[in-house]
Amino acid sequence: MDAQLRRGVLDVCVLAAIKNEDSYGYKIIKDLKPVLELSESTLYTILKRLEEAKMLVVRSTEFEGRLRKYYHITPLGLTRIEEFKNEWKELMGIYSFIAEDR
Amino acid sequence: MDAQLRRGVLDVCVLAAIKNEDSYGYKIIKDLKPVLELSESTLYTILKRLEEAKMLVVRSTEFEGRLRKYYHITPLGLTRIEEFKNEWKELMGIYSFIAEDR
DNA sequence: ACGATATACATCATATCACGAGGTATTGTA
DNA sequence: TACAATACCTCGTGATATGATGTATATCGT
Repeated sequence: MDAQLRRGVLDVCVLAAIKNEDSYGYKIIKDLKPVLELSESTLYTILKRLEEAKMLVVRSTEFEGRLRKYYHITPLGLTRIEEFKNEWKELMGIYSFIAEDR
Repeated sequence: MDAQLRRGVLDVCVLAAIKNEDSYGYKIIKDLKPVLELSESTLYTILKRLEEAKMLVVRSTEFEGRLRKYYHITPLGLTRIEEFKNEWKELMGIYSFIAEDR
């Protein structure tokens, strides 16, 4: 997929991945794989940004000797998802313009 | 609309705006206004990039004493639009993932 | 007659961003 | 005992949209 188009959905995809259940980096990548492939460097960049934007909070735990950071969505994060749904409507209009035969 | 999301459609919108009829900068902005607002600096950056990518060709003319550069879409530009339609299908899958209640 | 607005182009600096390349460390498997 | 998988992280780079700014002419209202 086009790089620019990806960028438009990356953040929200990550939020959606932790929407119903707290999750951690490695798992998020696996869960998203069927929908959208993303590398670790990309994901951790996004997670950091979303944390700074207070759309999620982090909780560090230890699991079988390994560090695991669980990410939990905040109300602000949920709002972002709802916003995206509205933006999608706008996007549909744009798509019509592009795809219509004139 | 979210800045990132915009970026994903800007290029293709401009291509769509000249798809059926050659057009020039100022007119493209006006034509796109109901669908997507963009500034001159943004548009000219995009036009330059699309020209470098050989998705459009330019023809300079003089109209009522003013310079006018008409932009004409190439087969490559038309291909880009078709590509976008395919990417849109992929995007629909992503949207479902984001919007679905789980 | 004159100032404002519209038309029409262009460039530059800045901030944001995704991603590859690289790094650390442990556990499970062949 | 290698190697893959799990799990985290950082840095540099290239691409990008946009505001600010600049140039020049035509048209319109008062």
